Amino acid sequence: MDAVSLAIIEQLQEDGRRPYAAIGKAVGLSEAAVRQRVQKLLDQGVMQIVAVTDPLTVGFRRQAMLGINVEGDLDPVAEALTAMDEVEYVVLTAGSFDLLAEVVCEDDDHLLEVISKRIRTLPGVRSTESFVYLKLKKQTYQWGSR
Amino acid sequence: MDAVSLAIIEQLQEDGRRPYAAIGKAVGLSEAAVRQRVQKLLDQGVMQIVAVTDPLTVGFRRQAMLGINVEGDLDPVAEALTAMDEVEYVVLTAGSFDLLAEVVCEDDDHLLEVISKRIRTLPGVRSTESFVYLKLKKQTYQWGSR
DNA sequence: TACCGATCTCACGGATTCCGTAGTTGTGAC
DNA sequence: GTCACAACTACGGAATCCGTGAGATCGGTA
Repeated sequence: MDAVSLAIIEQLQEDGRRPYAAIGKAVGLSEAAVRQRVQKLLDQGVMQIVAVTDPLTVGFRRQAMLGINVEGDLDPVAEALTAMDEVEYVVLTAGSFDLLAEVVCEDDDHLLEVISKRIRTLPGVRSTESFVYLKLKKQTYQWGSR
Repeated sequence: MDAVSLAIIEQLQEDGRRPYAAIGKAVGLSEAAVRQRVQKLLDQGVMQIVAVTDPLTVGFRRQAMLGINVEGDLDPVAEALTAMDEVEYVVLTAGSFDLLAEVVCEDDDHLLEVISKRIRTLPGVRSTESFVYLKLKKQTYQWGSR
């Protein structure tokens, strides 16, 4: 992860479909070199190039962030969450929650089922707190813009 | 937002650089039609095609989720957060926080400055609680995979 | 010193993709 | 009916993608 790869990522944060030649011109590399680096970044899992939406605007009615407290080892709980399709985002944190998980659901019934039937019953989960999304105001990935 | 556009988004959630022709074959549309739809989805802000990373793996040392409570109107605070480069994600929520904000910082000093000097001093902010990220376990955008 | 592996440049050529445009179809309003 | 508009198809030229091979450079290492 040197400065050049950083610069390539910044270019792709602005436009994930930008041509390799254009990126090369911007970062001072040949088209072939950019191509190699991008492929490696993707293969290594350092970066992914994907479409991102606001689920609430494309038919999903309910979305929430869950703060979760666990007794004992965090990892089994984190793994179980990671395996769920409805869970988009899992992060271990320091603070009054042990981990945060973002869930995307079709409707209230679905959300209720995921939280109370599938997450709160996981072994090790001591308690959860839900923050139901009302409106997404910002969603960016351009830390490169500074 | 019909089923076809949904299907197009799903394709691009798997691979943001997938060719229009391949998408067209998958969703039953011509290449040009897919191109038009994708362009419209981008123009309307429904979808963005971008590179996504884990900031902690590309040089940013500190990342945190902030739970914020506000007195009075939420919008001015949400707007102020949205305007900050360090804030990647802002969402209005129901629950014990009025809004959640994700911040990405270079190091501890930077994080401290953003939280205590720039966010907690915003007019209307009553209190904040920080959840410093220890490890990102999952980051997906493929609600289409179900 | 000599060698190795990694990375870059440059070049190439064929397949594929992109993109503008012209023509067609379908639908709702009046 | 017909007019307007949105969405689709078809098509051709330009640009891009992608594998490939040769040669240069630069550590690190025996």
